[in-house]
Amino acid sequence: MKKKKVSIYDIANRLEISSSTVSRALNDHARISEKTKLAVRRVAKELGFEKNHLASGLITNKSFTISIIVPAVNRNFFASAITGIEKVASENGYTVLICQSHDQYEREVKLIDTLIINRVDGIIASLAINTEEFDHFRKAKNAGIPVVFFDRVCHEIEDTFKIVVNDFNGAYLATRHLAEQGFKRIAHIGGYQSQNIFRERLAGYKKGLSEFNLPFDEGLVRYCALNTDDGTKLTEELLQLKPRPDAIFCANNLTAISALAYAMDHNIKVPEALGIVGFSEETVSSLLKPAITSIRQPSEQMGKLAAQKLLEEIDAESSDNMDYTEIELRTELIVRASSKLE
Amino acid sequence: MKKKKVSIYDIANRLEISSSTVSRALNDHARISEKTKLAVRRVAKELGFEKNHLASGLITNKSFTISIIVPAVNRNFFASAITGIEKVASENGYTVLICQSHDQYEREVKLIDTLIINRVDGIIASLAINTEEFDHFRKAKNAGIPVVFFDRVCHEIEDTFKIVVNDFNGAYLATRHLAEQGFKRIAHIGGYQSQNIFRERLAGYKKGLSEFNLPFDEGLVRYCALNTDDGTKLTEELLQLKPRPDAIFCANNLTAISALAYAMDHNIKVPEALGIVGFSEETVSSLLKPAITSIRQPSEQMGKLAAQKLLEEIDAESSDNMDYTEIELRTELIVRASSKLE
DNA sequence: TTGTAGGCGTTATCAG
DNA sequence: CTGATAACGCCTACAA
Repeated sequence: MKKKKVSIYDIANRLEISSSTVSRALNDHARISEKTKLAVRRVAKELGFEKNHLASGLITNKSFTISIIVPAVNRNFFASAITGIEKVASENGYTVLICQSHDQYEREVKLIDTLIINRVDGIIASLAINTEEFDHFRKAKNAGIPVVFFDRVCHEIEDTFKIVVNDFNGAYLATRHLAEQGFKRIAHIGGYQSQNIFRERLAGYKKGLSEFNLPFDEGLVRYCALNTDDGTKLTEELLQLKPRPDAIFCANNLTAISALAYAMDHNIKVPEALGIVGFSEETVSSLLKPAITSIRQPSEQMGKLAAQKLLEEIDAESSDNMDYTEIELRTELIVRASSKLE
Repeated sequence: MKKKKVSIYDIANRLEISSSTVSRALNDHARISEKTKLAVRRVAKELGFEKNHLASGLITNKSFTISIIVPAVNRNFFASAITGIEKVASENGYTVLICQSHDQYEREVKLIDTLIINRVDGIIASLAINTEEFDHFRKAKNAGIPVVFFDRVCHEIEDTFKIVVNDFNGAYLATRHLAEQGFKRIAHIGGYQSQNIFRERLAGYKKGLSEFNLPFDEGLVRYCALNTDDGTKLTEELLQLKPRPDAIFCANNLTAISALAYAMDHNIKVPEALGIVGFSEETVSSLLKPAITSIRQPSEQMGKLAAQKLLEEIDAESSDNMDYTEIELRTELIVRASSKLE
């Protein structure tokens, strides 16, 4: 079915030189004359030569492929992180393998196995929401595959780069903003506390409350997988409490969108009767009526950084002199109509 | 940096048999005794053997990798098509390489080159919006890599599978629905006519109009890249016409969302003063207020079919007996508040 | 049923 | 600066 490919031998024969010279010329080796390099490149182009990465990978033990594992590609945050990663990777001649865990730990484990078998050169991951064991990542590291975490990171493995935002501060900014607007009973729809970032967001929320002398009430807090179904259900729960919360800080934007939808369905005016703030923008956040106030994350930048750190680690001779300090980026509060009282 | 891997030789040595026997045992070759197979598998597991796909790919000329090229992964339609493809692929032992063209022809061309070089076994693609030349896909086919198109397909290349929905009928259903609701001046925000599916959607729109004796007015039609910016800008243009259109049929859902946002910003009541129907659902379509009437596509099903057809073609000895009939799936009109007059 | 030997396309090593 | 030769890890005639 597949066609025969031209190999370096074909080039060598044509020029009556050895295949090693061709190989070296193609790889821009230092001690090959410019003349032969030029000749080799010309003939390579003429013949339509394309290097067989399988063969070179076999001997160099490199695949020039890195992989990304994210919960789902159709969330704005992950999609733009991927875009950032792709940019850095392709600039450096790497191909990117995108995988979705669909927020399932089991699937994440399987994916890692596949990646190890496929000899990827490195892995960039944001954890599934129910991942609490990390042996699969340790296995990858033991197989010599560097791992970089971003967003939902794993602190249990020390010798990896981690790219995060200041989740604590973001949540604090969001809550403080609601308090400043005069909201008094601010509820929180958070992510499962297994993930560190959602613990941080909860902590930031608490700090925001306490700064305005608002009591922290565990009854006003819910934890979930942060999808739209959860968002709708938990908003309903919260809004049936008596007295009713007058604002909700959501740990992501899908739940914020669901909360908004629920409120409008039930004639609860946003923001007058219910202030809403989300975390992490979706494409539509600014298009909704009212538009949703959100904490914006530098998602593409995070992706770029993660890729840079990963390539750095791949190129390193040993991991001894790596500085695995966690890298923390800043978030930004984007105030929109869903939280703004006159 | 990377650790040494255990090879079939290690297994062979341990069992004092030859490496070929090990290879055959691992591949479940017919003429190997059950006893040795079991022994080999046991030792393989003990030693933590993982087959090197690079090496076997080098000789079998297969990578067990297929690739998807879509305009963008963060659109619901593409994300769920990808999910469908992933399911079928992983069931059959294939790894999936997801690539984004970002709706740029040039990038699509480069991606194909990368994929050819990386020896993927097959490609599933939905075209970038400005793709009008197809030599890059012919190049892939000439390199022996089967290509399957879905959604935005290429009719210029005959010998490929194509998975589409009945775009004409979907657009017709949408327009008819608006006409039935009593809308008289129905505008259309369409995709660039370079893509066949957008020509079909325009044609379906025309049929819907003519069936209700509504005149087709070129002035009520706009063509664009169907992103949110375009949607906002063109909605503005359309709504400044005198007399104003009283409904818009959008060729995708991002533009429908933008149109809704624009209308609400300008106190134009939806659906009373402006009916809106979109094509292809986004996650939020049903959560918006009013929720957006849409044409639903069987996106995951399309992905599965595309993957099945691709694997079929990969496994085929020759392409002579392939039946490249275009496969057309049905769409469904989901009526919601954005178009429903009492 | 199993072993031997050769080769897939590239790169590394060691000579020259 | 260039060439011969041996790897890389696996698969597959062919032979036994």
